[in-house]
Amino acid sequence: MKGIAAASLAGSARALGKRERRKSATRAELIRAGRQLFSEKGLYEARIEDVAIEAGIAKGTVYTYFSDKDELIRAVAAAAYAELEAQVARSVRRVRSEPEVLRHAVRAHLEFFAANADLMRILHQVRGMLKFDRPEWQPLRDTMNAYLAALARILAVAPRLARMRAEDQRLLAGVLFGAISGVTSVQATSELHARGARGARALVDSLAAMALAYAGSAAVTPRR
Amino acid sequence: MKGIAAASLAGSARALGKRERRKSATRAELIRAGRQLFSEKGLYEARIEDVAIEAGIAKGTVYTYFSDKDELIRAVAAAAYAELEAQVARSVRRVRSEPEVLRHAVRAHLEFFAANADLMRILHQVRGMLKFDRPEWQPLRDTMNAYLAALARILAVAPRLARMRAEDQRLLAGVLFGAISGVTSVQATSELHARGARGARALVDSLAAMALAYAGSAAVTPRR
Amino acid sequence: MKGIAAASLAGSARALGKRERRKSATRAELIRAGRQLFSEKGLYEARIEDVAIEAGIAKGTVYTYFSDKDELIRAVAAAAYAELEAQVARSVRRVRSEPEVLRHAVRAHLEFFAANADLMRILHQVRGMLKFDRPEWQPLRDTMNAYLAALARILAVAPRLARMRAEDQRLLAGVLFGAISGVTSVQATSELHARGARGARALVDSLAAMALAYAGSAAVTPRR
Amino acid sequence: MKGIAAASLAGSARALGKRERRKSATRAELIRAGRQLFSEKGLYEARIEDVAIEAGIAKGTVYTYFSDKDELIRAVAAAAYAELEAQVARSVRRVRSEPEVLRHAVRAHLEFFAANADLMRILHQVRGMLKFDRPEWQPLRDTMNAYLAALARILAVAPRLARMRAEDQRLLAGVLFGAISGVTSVQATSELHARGARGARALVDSLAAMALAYAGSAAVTPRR
DNA sequence: TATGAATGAGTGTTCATTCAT
DNA sequence: AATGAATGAACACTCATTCAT
Repeated sequence: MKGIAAASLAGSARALGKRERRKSATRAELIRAGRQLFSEKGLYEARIEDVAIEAGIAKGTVYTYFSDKDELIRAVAAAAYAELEAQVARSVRRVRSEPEVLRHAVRAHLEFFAANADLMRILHQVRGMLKFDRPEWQPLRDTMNAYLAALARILAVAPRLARMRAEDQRLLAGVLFGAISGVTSVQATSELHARGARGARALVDSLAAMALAYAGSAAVTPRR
Repeated sequence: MKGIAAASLAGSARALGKRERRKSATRAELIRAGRQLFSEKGLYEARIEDVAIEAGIAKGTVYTYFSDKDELIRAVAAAAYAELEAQVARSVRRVRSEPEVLRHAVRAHLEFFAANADLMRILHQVRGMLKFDRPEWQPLRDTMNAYLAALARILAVAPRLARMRAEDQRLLAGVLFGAISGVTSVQATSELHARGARGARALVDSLAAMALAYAGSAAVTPRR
Repeated sequence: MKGIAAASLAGSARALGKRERRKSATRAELIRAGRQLFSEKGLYEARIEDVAIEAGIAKGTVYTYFSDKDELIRAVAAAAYAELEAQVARSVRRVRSEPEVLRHAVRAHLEFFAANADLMRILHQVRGMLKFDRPEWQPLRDTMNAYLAALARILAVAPRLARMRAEDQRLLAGVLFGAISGVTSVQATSELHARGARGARALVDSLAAMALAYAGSAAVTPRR
Repeated sequence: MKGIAAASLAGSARALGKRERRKSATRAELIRAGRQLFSEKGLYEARIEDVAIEAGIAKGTVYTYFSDKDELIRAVAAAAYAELEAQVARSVRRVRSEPEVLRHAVRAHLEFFAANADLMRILHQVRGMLKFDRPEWQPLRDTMNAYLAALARILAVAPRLARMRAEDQRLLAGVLFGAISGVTSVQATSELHARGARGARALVDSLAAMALAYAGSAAVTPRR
């Protein structure tokens, strides 16, 4: 009886809440399904209908949540960047020295791409599309630039990096992110895999060395 | 008599040669047009008919030279790798010390991608497709792996690198090529550009440092 | 309450039913349009788009109902055989003696092809394709064999025919159907037409005589 | 020396003769190749280029001998009818009685189609095309009608058949040819095959019975 | 809001035929 | 006469998106 009364009382409010929860659940489900299919088949080869089926809804319903396929791609990519950003941010929580920050950031990226090969594939393709100056991709370019800016802020926990010019910070973030993405992409494409813990560490070390070297030379710039 | 016979022979040979020369010229023209349109519009968006028009031939003629669109893409990518390989090989002709070899190789890649942004875009997209194990792309995967093997051989002019295990050499080549491709790709995608000679040198230095560090740790492996 | 519930149920059921009814109406319309165009232009020359236009729908919609052109052809042919079978079955409803059954079956076939020259043309072409062992045509071969089996069963209302071996029954059906199809086809192709009722009757008589003779010799076989 | 002198003397005449012989040899070779490919792949599916290759010449050369694909088809069909006519004519050389003439004609057709299944397939398809009143097929329709007329003349060695009206003779020829073609076609299409000599004889007997019956009823017509 | 049937622009590919050599 | 590269009309099929229910 209590349950029923409560249900009646909460009535419309809860119903709305439920509806909204369901709506956002469907949206999340679509992003998950998009992530799966985009990474399995490729951005172009993946069919909206297959994404809908995977998400358990009808084809037409996709357009209630996303205005078109591009917007779904953008949402998937934005989610990927958000996840990556969170993981990288977490990774530098306890370090402050420049070499340690760069090292942790590098390792976080590598671990993220290793654990989320699907997102690596998607972000690679997305970067490919961004190179064509089609205006409909500007939002995605913004997303990527926002990620680089966020990465720059994350790296700025190291005092010396914080003192770099903002542009140089973003440049460093771009170099770090680009190099890691590229190395990961080539290793995924060719049959080359660094073996075991030793190989992984070698990669982390050398990429961190690169970042450190780049930061070093950039850090000199402001002196001008 | 001999002279006449020879002339006749040469005649038909020359006639054949002419036809064949024109054929190979058309093929080259198609690869050029493909390169242009694939880089301008993207691998998918570029239409075969536009490539044909750009090459100054009829749509159907494309299929005299390439069995399908994929084969044209493959030819364009193979040509790109061949060009890159030649340029990198040239760049290390006069150096032998490990740091110099790596530095020259890095700079050659960066210069190549700066001068051939179109090929950079194409190779990026191609790498994107290669991550999906569609059998029709195996030849391209082979092309890329052949490039990495060739790069490994080029780097092996440095005695210490020559002594590395073959697999480590290829791993190093992959890391070098991947990092440079990734950095270049991110810089082309975002609006970030290292400014001027100083920025370029900073990039060369840090990527070379990375390669050196990676070679250093890999070189230790065989000792085991 | 029950009434209301029932009404609601029936409501949605009817709604569904409406959609499904329209779907099956469109399917029927496509088969009709296919029949018309395939018979007017030929199986190959008929364009899917024209079939769609004739059916009053868009080209793409055809593929909602049939996975490809072949499947539409199959559906048209299957419908033709079904119609023919029904007409032949009807024709022997009141007869049992072997000569009468064969005679009625022959006449039913001839009348069917006279009244449905379009289907005669289509079935002729289909038989032409079936001679090439392309696997995609196996379903149609099955359809034709099923028709011959059905015809054999129809003829088996005559007790003596019912006593024939199953294989001989089908053989008889094949001979009867083949001869009639062939005669009809040649008459449609050449400008030869048997004139009037007398000519028609002569044809029925002689084809029935053939079937009777064939059944007679086949009926002897089991004695062996 | 003699050889040379002879060659010189015969010179142009023999050269022309040779050339003409070669020309007609190539034409024959093309018809043979066309017959093979048309029967293997079908009239539509067979490619002119494949026919050329099979005939050992270049694609373009086909058009020196035939103005288009249709003309080659016509030539193949005409050759088939000529061969069939010769065989049927031969088969009735020693018989004169109506039943014997019909019986031999029937058997000759059946044997021809059994021995030349390829031509059976081709003639079936050709008949299919003839049903569409495309003017470019009129020559082929003429070819078929000419065959029926020839068959009528062949059958007219039987005095009673010779006394029939010309039109009825052709009608009989059409019925005989049509029924045999149809039966053969259905047996080739389905998996039905009359077994052995007994089956073959049953078929000959019943088709001959049909022809006899048809001739009988037609023969009465002139009395009018 | 959800559905899925309908839409139709878009494109890779084929192949009979032409024609310069 | 022979060749085979070039042509371009033709067409089946796809799939993102719309919209009536």
